[in-house]
Amino acid sequence: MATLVTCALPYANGSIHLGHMVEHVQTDIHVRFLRSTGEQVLFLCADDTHGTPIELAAMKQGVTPEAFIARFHEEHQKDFRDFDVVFDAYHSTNSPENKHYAELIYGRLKDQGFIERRDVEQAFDPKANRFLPDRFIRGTCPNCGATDQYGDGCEKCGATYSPKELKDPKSAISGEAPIWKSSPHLFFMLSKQREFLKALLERSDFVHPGLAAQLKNQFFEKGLSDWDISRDAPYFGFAIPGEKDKFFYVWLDAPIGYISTTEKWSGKKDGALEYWNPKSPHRIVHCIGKDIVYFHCLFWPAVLDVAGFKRPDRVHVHGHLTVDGEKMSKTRGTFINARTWLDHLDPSYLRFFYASMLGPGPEDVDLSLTEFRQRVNAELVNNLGNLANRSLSLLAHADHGKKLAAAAPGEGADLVKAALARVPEIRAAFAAFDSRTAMKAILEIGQSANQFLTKHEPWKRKKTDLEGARSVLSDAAEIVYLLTALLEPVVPKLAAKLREQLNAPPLTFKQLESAQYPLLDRARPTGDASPIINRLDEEQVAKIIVPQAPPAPAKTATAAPAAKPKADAGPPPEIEYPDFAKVELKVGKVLAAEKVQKADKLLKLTVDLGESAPRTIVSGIAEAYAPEALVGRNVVVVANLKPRALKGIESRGMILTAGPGGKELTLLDPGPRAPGSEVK
RNA sequence: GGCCAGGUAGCUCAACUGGUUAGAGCGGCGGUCUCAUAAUCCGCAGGUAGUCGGUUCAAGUCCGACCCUGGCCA
Repeated sequence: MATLVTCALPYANGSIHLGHMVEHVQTDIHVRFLRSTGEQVLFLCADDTHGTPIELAAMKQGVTPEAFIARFHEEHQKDFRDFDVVFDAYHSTNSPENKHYAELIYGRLKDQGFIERRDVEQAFDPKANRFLPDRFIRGTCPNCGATDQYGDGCEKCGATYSPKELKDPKSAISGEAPIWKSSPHLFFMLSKQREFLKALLERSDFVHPGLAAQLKNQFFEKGLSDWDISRDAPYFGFAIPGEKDKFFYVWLDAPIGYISTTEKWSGKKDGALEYWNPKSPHRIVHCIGKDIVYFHCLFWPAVLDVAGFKRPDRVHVHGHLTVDGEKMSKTRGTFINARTWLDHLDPSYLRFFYASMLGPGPEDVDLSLTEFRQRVNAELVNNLGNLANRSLSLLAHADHGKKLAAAAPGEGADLVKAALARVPEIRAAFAAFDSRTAMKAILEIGQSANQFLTKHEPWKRKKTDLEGARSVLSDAAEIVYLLTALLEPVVPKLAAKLREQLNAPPLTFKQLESAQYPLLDRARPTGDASPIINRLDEEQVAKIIVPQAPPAPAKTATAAPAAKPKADAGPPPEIEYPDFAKVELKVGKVLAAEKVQKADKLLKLTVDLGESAPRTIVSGIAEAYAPEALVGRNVVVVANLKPRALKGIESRGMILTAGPGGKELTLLDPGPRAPGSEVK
């Protein structure tokens, strides 16, 4: 029996970013772990290539959709590979295999009486001569009046509505007002699969129980709606057999990519069926983000079941990534590309950090850059990396000459046995996608070995008892060897380096099932020792934050004049979090205040910012505040503003106020916080 | 609005089916070693458990209400 594991298929209209990497790293860790236990695993992924967004993006660039997606096909694979995410096959949904299975599955759905034809009225762009998906209609929110909102919901007030309700609708493609037009569509009768899905969601091993409950409440209570699987031309996708100008909706053929990639991997006609036939003995596990749960837990299994294919055994769902607490958003561009990371930092850092953060559930993970750096340094480099380096470099030293001591009972043997006793819990954690718990146990093993070394001081002991010192170091090396097996799923490159320094063969979870002390062949000499990975400093980590240029403002063909009158200027462009983070805001306490000579508006303030000496700040608030009213009160100060002279007085900072100016000003009040407190 | 998940030390998380003074890692502070990537090791500080009410001999753990956060609503 084998396990077929998939990651969600990245959409071929953009680069891989750290959000994708959460899933791919977590899944790769799981796959490597399974392999280490001796399981047969097939790890597959592909590019998701169809649909309107890609078609339009290609059109905009003046290239064919095929050429457009081809660029990302290479790039995606390289990004994953460079993060040590290794697939058995990486294919594309725009492939002959996918076309074959999409047509086969559709044909079976039709034969089984699960396809129904219904007229659908949709927005139609008369200028572009095409139907418009909801997201390509912009207009005014009927609920709150916000302008330039999507056709399906308002980003301002959160209301959801149908595009017909949108006021003053415009096509995002041509800018033209859409008309309403009816067209026949094909529906998959999901409602007929109600009992099948209900039974599936009641299985505790199919999907996270909280998500199953959510699906049941949301979709079953209201009644399952049938699913529109066709789109009208023009559309980048597969033409529906027997229909004119109709194409499969991208979400029908995207998951079929799992099957066609299996076929591609097998290298033979119908090779996928060994895995996907309903009686297949193999396990199918999909790893996905929580945003696409219902596709994978409702439509997909329902379609597979009707079409006579095996449904997935398990859908593992992870949360989304935030960076420093901020949500990643493609449209806002607040994401870090995988390649940006690779340009500046070793992928092992990210793999380690994700592994130590990720649990089995669908909760979000936050990549706090400070926490990231501190934990990587403390846990990966100081605890584990340095354990290896301190013990192996001593062994490599001339005194010991890379020779290990013969194994003997004692504290060192007990240390190794205690560590081996923890393997089952680590194994269980990895098996449950709970790498966080696994990492915790692994770090405790590392710590126990560091304690052991500190206690027995082999660097001192060698002066009086060389063999005793060698024995201590050899047992520490046992732990390092054990760590190569335990860490291999998470940081395979580092595990390989350690094995090389130990001059030892690969060690797997499978071998650990029956392993006994000693693990190392004590007759074999060790190799040369060197640090496996370096500590990170702040500057290094800061490099992955690349503030992006604001998105091009031109949204439609109606090009705006280059120099807009100022009155017409909209709100300032959105900024990246790092831009905001550059502003150092602090609580300041006003110690003294006086009017500046020959200036109506200026006050000279002496402000305590919790630094060694108070600062002088000149502020234009004299019309609103009398100097004596300010002494003793707390204000919010921009602390890292470049010093500037006002009326000959150097002002080092700026006091924040609200209001238009003059007498209409209010000082921001940070409340009773200590001077120097951070304001965020 | 409906539903789902979660709210425990500065941060990330534990604590079996309710039962001793709520634990750990990171960070902070202090000390120690000096083999090692100024790493290790030892110690200290820090929590009115979102709020209120209820059940119980006993609640972080059960019940109810409310508040907040995140998510989903094809």
